[in-house]
Amino acid sequence: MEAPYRDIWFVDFEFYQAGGDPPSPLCLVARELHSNRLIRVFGEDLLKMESAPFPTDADTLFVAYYASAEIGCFLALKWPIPVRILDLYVEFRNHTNGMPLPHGSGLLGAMAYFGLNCIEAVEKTAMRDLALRGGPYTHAEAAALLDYCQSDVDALVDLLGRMWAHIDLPRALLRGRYMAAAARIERAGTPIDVPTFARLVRNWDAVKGKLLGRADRHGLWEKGSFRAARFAAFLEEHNIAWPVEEGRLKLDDTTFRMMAKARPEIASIQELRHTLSQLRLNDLAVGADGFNRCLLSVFRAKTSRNQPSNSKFIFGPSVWLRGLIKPPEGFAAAYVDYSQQEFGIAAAISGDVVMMDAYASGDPYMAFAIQAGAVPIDATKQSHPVDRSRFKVCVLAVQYGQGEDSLATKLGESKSTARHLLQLHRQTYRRYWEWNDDLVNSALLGFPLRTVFGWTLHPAGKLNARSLANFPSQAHGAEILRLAASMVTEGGITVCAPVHDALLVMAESDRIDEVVAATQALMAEASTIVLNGFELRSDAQIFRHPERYADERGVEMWGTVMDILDELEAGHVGPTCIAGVQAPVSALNTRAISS
DNA sequence: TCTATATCACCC
DNA sequence: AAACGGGTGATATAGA
Repeated sequence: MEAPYRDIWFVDFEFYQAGGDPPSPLCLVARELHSNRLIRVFGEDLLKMESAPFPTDADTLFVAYYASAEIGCFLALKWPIPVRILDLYVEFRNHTNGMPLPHGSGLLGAMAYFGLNCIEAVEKTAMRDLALRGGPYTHAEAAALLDYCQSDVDALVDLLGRMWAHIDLPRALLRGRYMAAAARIERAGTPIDVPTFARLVRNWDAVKGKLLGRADRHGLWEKGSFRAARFAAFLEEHNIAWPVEEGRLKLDDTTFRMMAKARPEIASIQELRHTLSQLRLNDLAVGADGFNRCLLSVFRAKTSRNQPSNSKFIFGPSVWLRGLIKPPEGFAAAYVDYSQQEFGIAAAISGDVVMMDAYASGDPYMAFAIQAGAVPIDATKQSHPVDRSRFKVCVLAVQYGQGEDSLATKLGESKSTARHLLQLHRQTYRRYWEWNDDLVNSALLGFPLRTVFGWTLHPAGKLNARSLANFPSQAHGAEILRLAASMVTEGGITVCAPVHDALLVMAESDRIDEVVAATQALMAEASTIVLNGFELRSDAQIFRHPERYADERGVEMWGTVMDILDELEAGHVGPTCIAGVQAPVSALNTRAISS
């Protein structure tokens, strides 16, 4: 293979990691392609090294599978990070994205896909268990771990041989660059108000019980769960005809809302169901230092978005729980998110200048209403709030390919009104629709969809036109945030978490304003690089210790829960506990994972 | 009693 | 046939 690199190093670490904590490297194996040179380092010898035992400069290609893990070990060891990173996990995801993969997208799955030999899954599991058990290790165990680590490195060499011809190196290196950013972010983590988190975990079931005690007037809940059978009896008793699907009561929020209109007693049940559904806090991964850390699962989604575990990641559960985000003393944090990101992206990549004008106006929704001729040219959010809201709902509907029926339901207006709004979108943004229709048709014919930086969807299986239509916006959104995260972390700014169209950054309180300004400037620059000069705006919400993050959608729920906590604790001297109810203490325990 | 599947709710 | 994109996860129910 021809590559403009003096050295090509294949690298793998085994490491120990307790839930919420950064990784602790156990051993390292590295092999160089041309010379076949092999390096094996175990335990203490690794910790003594001040830098990697191989070059990591711009003339060296660093190859790994899921490189954020390896870079995480570099960060733990305080080694300079490799300059050129090629991640075969990411390239395999890109090569097969959209296709069914019977063996998954792990290293073994990739080997199987290319018909290459490697170790068995059972052996990999055994070795993984050995790594997550943690030290100390016997000589035999250490040798086994090193041999296993080496088998992954050797597999990697074979894999690159097969994949090389498919790899678009400059763009692959851009993706690799993000793997380093992801490693920095995974290491930084999000600061959590640990005392409040502990109170919440300790009193979880008691809070739930209190809410139920207040509001479950008809005894529809049992052991904290809504019981459909009891609800059926309740309906029978009260002579209420309820929508049924396949012999079962429809219990979704929409049905409850609809039924609540006619039956006021249903409204209170619906409200309680809604409140309780937001009470989830099980496995949030909080490290010993009070920071929430978890695998970001980069490039996991078809659109290349990150897809971290919703239960481990503080941004996964309901927004009210973000009240747990609190910078430590002397620090401040900021949630910086792109404004109407998908609308701006759609405008830019379709080349629809009318749509671009709407974005540039600062209020795309109002601009749409004006451009469609539905309101006077000088209409504003203040003068025409109702129109703006309708056009906003229409824009969001278009982004997901919503039809007139669903849009009508969402707006609470007639089908013809919804149809008219969607027509106005088609008429106003002709270029966008022409471009999007062409693209969907070509994908339906089996041609791949590709972002400007090469993230690809290979249409396979049952195709969904709405999914294909949405792909470019979402995938370019992911490209933009990846580039922004790379630039911001490389600039030395602490990024706690990426959230699809947003970054949470942290800094000393007296530096936060300049850090936010720098972050916003880099995010704007990242958007212009991906969108060929078109710039996306961003908003920033800053909060300084002892303030906590407060998403307006969750403020009420946060207040309710905190009041109940105070109430519960006022009545008890010892630990709060309800007989027979197990508190989810697992949330405070540590668990181990490994490469 | 355990597991697979469907449903539902949450996030951007 | 369905008609709201990309996801994760909790829970209820059905089936072995």
